[in-house]
Amino acid sequence: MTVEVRGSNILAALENQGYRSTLPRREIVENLEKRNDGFTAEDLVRDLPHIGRATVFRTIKLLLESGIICKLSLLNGEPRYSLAHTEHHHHTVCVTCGTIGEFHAGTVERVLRLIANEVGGDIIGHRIELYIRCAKCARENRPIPSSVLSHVS
Amino acid sequence: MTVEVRGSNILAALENQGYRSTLPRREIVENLEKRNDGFTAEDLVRDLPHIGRATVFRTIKLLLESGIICKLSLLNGEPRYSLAHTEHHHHTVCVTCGTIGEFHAGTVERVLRLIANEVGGDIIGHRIELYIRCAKCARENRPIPSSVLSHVS
DNA sequence: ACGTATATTGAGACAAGGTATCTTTATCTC
DNA sequence: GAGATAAAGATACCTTGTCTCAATATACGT
Repeated sequence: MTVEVRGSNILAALENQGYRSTLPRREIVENLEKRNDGFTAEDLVRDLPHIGRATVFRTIKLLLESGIICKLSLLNGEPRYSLAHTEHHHHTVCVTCGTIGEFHAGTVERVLRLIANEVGGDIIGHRIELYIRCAKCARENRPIPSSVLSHVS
Repeated sequence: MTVEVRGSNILAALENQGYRSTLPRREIVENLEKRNDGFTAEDLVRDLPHIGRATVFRTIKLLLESGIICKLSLLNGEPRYSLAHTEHHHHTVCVTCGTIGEFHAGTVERVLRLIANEVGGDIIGHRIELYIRCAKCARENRPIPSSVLSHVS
């Protein structure tokens, strides 16, 4: 047994689930660990041109199902992936710079539970995305792209 | 400026916004008024084969921007459209039968406002989807498709 | 360390959902 | 009814993925 020096618990997590530790997976994990913003699948494809497109998507799917990354959508519906830092959470997305944050609010979950009760159904899951202009963008007075505004509910 | 979305006023609403009342638009509006479940763009394309695909998508976009319909996504990310019955609302989606409901909860909005405050940003918008198994499906003991469960956060 | 079963990869075709372009047609306004 | 122009239709194209299938790499037993 070789000792994995790069302390990536992500790979360990995958291995624990019975997946093989392959070079492409290691590279993809290493790559996305360096990001703290949201990223697209194409970002990875571009960054790792020697890895097949299908493999990138397969690995993303694996990481999604293991809860290691999460998928969210911008206001216009474009997909983004982001490393999961906490167990259960939702996302803030800055519509100006694209920075993604996490939050958790018990109150919200409680209210959703009430609503499910009212309509008489069982909760299977939920999705919450909070689109903001982050403090940094506000400070720098960066304008909100007009393309964004047509998507505001 | 609020948009009246009830019944045949949809076309009037579009006209008030300066859009022409064309045959394809009338047919599309008429078609989606008959639906009370979520629908896909392909549903419309299939139902109205004499109307061009691009026109269907263009009209959907128009109706979205006018707030007459809304777009939401199933747990697996598949898009669905649905007639908007109330001003501002969110959706319950039955993962078993696909029925879409609307709800509004001031509490949730309040909490989101608090969260935006905490991270120091301005709210631009938000998206909430509540995935349920509806009362009817529960009563009929309809099973939750296994494909759904892999998408539960 | 070696061979083997099999999980995984890469390449490329395919699919869904949607947009862009460009020419023709329909609407609105006068 | 005529003319300006918004909208439609056809079709090519784009993005985000998925599927297939042969070739390869990995893990495992010995």
